[in-house]
Amino acid sequence: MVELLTYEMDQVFHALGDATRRQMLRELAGGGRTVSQLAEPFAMSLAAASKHIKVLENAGLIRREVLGRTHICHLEAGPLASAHEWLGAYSRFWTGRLEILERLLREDDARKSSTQKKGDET
Amino acid sequence: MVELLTYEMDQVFHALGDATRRQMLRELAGGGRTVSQLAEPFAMSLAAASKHIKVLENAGLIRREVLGRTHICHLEAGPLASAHEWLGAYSRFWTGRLEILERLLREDDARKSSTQKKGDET
DNA sequence: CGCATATTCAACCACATGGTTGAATTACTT
DNA sequence: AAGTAATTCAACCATGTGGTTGAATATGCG
Repeated sequence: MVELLTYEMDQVFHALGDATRRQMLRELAGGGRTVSQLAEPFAMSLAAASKHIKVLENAGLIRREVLGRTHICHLEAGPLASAHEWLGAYSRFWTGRLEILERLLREDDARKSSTQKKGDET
Repeated sequence: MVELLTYEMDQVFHALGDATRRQMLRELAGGGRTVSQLAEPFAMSLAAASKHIKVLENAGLIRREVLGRTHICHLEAGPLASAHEWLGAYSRFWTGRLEILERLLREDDARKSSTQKKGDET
């Protein structure tokens, strides 16, 4: 897996720090889309959407295929993999604690369920 | 695992979009640190570092424990787990393709190695 | 209590961001 | 060739960002 340079990681996380751009990536997970198709769901100008697409492209998250005047955008998952790997280095901090939390929540649910049953019987 | 709201995800990815803040998180993976300790490795004012720490705190990535005038910061991995999970949804896009890429690179390396050997022998 | 330490705050600065509008560019259709 | 479609560009705007400096605040020490 290609490891990203620091500024490339800046760009990837920055690109992901906007809901519009994350939604565009979700859309692209369903296959290639034109610029206009990507822009369509958003209440903003085409120029604004085009700017977002440029940010994603600069971060290496999408690649565009130009067919005449139509630009088809495709997801490029490599940088997502790098970001995922970077975050994965912290997995030991959430694996254990979340297991503990989930167990506590399950126990709490069981206790509540038992109490509610008693309540129902009253 | 707690799923973050959209704006919380904005904050998490935004916080990660800066090399200074990512480095601070790496430091915190080694245990609690004071504000001054976190600031020390950076060529910037304490106030600037303090701002970064505030961004991480607002994103829920760190928690601070105030002991008198000393603020001890601790890593909070929950939001990292959420971001990791968000990225994981795209894993099918990099798993297959990266395997193909790695295999091609390995074959390329083998070929080059063989060619170099012949060159050496000349 | 005075001094020192740890840290944040406020104001400032230069630049970046995310939106708009109208124009420009590239390409397709009739 | 004219009109249309797809998209980007440039200039603008309001706001945010990331840094600085000096002051303010909270707390500890001798």
